[in-house]
Amino acid sequence: MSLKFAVLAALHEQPATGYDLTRNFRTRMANVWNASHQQIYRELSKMTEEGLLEVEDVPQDSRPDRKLYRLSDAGIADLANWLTESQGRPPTRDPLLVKLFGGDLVDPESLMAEITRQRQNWRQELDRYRDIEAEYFSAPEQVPFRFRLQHLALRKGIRSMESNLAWADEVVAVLNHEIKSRS
Amino acid sequence: MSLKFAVLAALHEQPATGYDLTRNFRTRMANVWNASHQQIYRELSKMTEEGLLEVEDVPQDSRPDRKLYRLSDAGIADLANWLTESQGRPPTRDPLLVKLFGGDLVDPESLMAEITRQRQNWRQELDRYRDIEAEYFSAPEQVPFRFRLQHLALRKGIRSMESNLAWADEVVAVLNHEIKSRS
DNA sequence: TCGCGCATGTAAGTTGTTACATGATTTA
DNA sequence: TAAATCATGTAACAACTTACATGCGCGA
Repeated sequence: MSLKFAVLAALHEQPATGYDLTRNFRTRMANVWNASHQQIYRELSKMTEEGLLEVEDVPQDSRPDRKLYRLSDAGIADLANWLTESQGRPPTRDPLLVKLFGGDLVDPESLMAEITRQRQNWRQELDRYRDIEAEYFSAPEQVPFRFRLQHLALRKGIRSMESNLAWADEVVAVLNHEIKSRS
Repeated sequence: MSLKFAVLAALHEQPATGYDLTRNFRTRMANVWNASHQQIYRELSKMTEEGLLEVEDVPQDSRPDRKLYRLSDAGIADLANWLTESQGRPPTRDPLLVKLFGGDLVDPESLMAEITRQRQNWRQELDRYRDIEAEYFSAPEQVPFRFRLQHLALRKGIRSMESNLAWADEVVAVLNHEIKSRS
């Protein structure tokens, strides 16, 4: 239900094509909302039919035309209305933690390999977020309220990666302890 | 695809009914995997057909019989095999952060109400996790490896709630600043 | 020349949510 | 006596994933 609102919120920031949205969801909004291009194109068509979006065709040479989407008045109203409703927490589904629940079926070295891989991944993601922060939000006091809110969204991503990394260290310590005690 | 493995991992710990699994996913494993009872019953039937689980009928008076599920050898093999595959990160989809991206359409007081509500929610969840930790994992050195891994899963939940709460304070500060500057 | 970025989609299948359905027992 | 817990499911729908499909331009 809320891919719709993620799209509305993204287009509220500025008009964009399906391709732009796909890129944004994968990069700048990676810690906010995840969606594949297939999902996005489908949703854009549907929302346009429902009158929430307006499309502008931007012809290009030797490439498919860009379809630039922007919010209609109905779209803005729908988004504003949704913003007043209180949201539940998103469900948690973490395969890595599932692994821990069955982890005694494999050797600790195998778990170590996995946590190491994930840690690298989180590290990279954190670096990416920090780059975005440095580039767009380096002077938070001087920035309009709208961007401060976006900055806060990014801050959640940063904190969450930091938390993951600290946890990874805890896991590594336990695994090392176990590996030593077995040898 | 991995509800299947969440179920296998949960049943690997101990045999259980659909009802038990539903309760566990909602409480003790809340930070690991989320699933409704409808999904769980459907999956249990399917997995039994596929030969991954065995069912034992436990008759009861004046209540539907309990169906106690346990892993078959094929189920254990399937789980063990999955554990060696490296897992991707779960996708992020957070309506609260979407709200921040459209947040300039509503007044900051409304956002404040929402973040306050969420903060309470996180606070309760954190308390719950800490209770579980105190009850089951208070002497980590003396506990078998299997339980230490479960404890680590819980630790991730604890850290993540702590991180959310710290972030909430950051949000509240920004919103307060904005509310003052507007009045 | 091979892969990546740009730019759009369709189709099939899996997973997850919401609504409906039943009924006894325990607790406040 | 009303609500929560125990205990199981079915059906319809919505959301998400994976595979397939096309084709140009640019840089290594």
